[in-house]
Amino acid sequence: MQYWLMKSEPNVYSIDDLAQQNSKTDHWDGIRNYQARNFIRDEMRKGDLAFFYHSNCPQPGITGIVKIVREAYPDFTAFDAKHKYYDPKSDPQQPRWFMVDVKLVRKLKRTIPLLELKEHKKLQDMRLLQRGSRLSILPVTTQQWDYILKLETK
DNA sequence: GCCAACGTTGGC
DNA sequence: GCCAACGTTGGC
Repeated sequence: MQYWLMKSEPNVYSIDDLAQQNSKTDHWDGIRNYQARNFIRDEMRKGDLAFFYHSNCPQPGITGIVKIVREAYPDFTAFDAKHKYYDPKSDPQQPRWFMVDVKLVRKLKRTIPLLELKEHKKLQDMRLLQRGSRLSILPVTTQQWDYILKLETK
C-alpha cells in the first residue's frame, strides 16, 4: 500500500468533475512524462490512495482523496488523432502511455493550500515542495500523508 | 503574462 | 553521446 499525490488543473479537470462521474470513478488520462508513467505503470496498485491536487490555479493545494480502482492500462487518448493528448509514437501494439482509474473517496473539508504545506518543517522533504518539481504523479510517505490529514481540521 | 526549472528533440 | 533549441509546467 502506497500513497500518492496526483496533480490536475481544475480548469481542465477538477475534483468536482470527478465527483460528477458515475460511481465517482474516472480514468486518469494525459500523462505524457516518463517518470510519472513509470510510477503509475510500475508502482501504483489497486487500493492505493492519492491526494487530488489542484495546480495552475488561484489557490493550488490538496482538495481531496482518491483511490486507485484499476491498475495501469494503455492510455487510449494517445491513439486518437483528434485528441489533444494524441501521440503518434504510441502504438496500440506497444503503448507508450498508461492510465489508471481513480474513484473519489471524499473531498477534504477544506483545500489545504500549497502555501500552508510549505510552512511545515515536517513536510519539507515532500517531493511536491522540492524546487522545480513538475512531476504530475508523486509518491507521498505514510508520515507525510498522516501529517497532512491532521491539518485538514486545524 | 512572466519566467525559472525541467524534459524532449534532433543535428552533428 | 553532447548540447542548443525548443516546449511545457506551474507558482506567482
